[in-house]
Amino acid sequence: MRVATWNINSVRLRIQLVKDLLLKNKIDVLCLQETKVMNHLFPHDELSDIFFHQHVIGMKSYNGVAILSKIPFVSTGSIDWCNRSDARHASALFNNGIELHNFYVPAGGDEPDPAINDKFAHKLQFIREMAEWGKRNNDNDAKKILLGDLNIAPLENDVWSHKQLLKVVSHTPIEIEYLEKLKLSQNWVDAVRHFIPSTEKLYSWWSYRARDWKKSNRGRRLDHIWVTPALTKHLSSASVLSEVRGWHKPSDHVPVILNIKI
DNA sequence: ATGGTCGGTGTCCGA
Repeated sequence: MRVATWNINSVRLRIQLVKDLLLKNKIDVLCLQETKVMNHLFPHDELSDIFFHQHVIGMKSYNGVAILSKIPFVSTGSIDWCNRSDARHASALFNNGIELHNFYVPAGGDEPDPAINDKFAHKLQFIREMAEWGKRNNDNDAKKILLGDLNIAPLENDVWSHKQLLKVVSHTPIEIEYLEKLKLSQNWVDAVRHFIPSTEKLYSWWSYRARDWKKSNRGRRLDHIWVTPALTKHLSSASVLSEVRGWHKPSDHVPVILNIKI
């Protein structure tokens, strides 16, 4: 079972990039974030040859997530976080027993102080609610996947400069602490770092603002795939498709793929 | 130290 997560930054604008990804990579479950489209305008038909099963949670202009699958759903869902219906979560239980949660965590704005920046306060509250949800639903034997754009790069080698990003939203100690609490809530395992050691720089996002993203290489690893301990022994490989950042009219995020023997 | 670029409900706001 090959599972991928990709912040697509408008699925309608980049539908051809999604098709190109699928031509080059065998993917069974593709999870998208920032689809930026209402459900009735989602390009279902463009992908229905490959993904017969589609669970889409969208809104106008902002956010939006989707789970596109070759594997049938037993059930699907979506949770509202922070009392907002803002299309940041979609879940699916597959007929192979795996439960998947696709998240688009708030970016958090520029100022890393919840007292003066409502967006940062929202981000922290969102992660806190995820951790509470994790604790409520903890089941050591369950086969679960949590993935998506978590908008936090937790490790020193998840950013181009640990020191220079300590006060930059996405790599501040408070966010990393909250993310760690979320991780502990269900003993989640970072499936990508399971294969790519933390001593190695690894990014899934490069800003549009760089003159040359590849040359400056000031990236961050904001996109993650986590699994519960029951799934860890089934993992076979993980990859980050950094070359996708160099495609024509790219998203600022690239796909992250996990291969599971199931 | 600053400003740089995307996308969409487009001459602003969120990322």
